[in-house]
Amino acid sequence: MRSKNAEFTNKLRSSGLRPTKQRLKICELLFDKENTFHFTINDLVKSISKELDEKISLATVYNTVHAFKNKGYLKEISINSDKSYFDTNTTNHHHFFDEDTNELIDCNEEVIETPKVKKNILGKKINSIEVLIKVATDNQNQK
Amino acid sequence: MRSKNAEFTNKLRSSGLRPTKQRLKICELLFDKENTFHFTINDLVKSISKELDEKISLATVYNTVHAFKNKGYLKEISINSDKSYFDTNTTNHHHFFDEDTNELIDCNEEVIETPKVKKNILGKKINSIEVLIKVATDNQNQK
DNA sequence: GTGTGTGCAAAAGGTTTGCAAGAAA
DNA sequence: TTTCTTGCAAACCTTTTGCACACAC
Repeated sequence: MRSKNAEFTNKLRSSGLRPTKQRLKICELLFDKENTFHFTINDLVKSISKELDEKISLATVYNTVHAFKNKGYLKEISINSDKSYFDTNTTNHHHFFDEDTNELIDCNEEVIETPKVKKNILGKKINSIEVLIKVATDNQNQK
Repeated sequence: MRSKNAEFTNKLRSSGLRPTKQRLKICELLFDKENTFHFTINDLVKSISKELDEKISLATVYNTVHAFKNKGYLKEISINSDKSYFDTNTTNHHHFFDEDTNELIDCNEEVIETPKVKKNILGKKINSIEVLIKVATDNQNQK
């Protein structure tokens, strides 16, 4: 096994999560990639059953993803959808959502700047500012 | 019945929707109000059973809300939530989402400006730009 | 040994669907 | 009469829950 494993073990331990076999496997699938990406629980379950010998129960997958989200290792993306989308890119950025394909596309600060909030709600702190740009085929130009 | 009814009838007819009793009732509940507001399907069902003598079936409520959304009479708000939120305010504006109470609060252009998109996805047109600001109690200041 | 984490199946909750009956055009 | 709409119940899908067993420390 590669040294990444020790890294993940530390990461988990340092945030108070026990480095179980299941959590380490999910770390590999999520964080040992060239690029960040978006996924749903269902996507993750499929890639688990494709890439691993033993399965991980659905409840554990949900548990783990929520734990990772709470620790800040994943971001949940606000889309109005029947299912939840997660993002392994936890830096400040926004999204295009292609309504034709249901595809989420990253949108960096050069394309859209995080807007400035001029007034906040009294006594509350801002946890996140998310911009979602919904796009679809331009029928005007199509024919 | 008030003259609003004729107005709603025209509105529906002009967009190719038959002005049925159910749709007119839902129009009244949604569009015959002093202020715009946010609601879930469940909220709407509750206000139907509270304010009307006869009930409207759940399937019809879903049908109608989706039809109204498709015709642009309602906006669906992108929140990652177990349920869908709709907005009778179809003008350009954004939202605060209070994570303590699950409450949605309108946020006008004076508080947050719609960000400018510098590059778009090729061949697609922008349907909407939504900003969602998630807030919660500021524990720092609490004690 | 203690306290967490996992797995399983059942349950929950929101939304969609199929189809027969009813209403609008 | 033709087409659209409604109502009902069942089905669907994602997510949550309860509890016994297993694992990490």
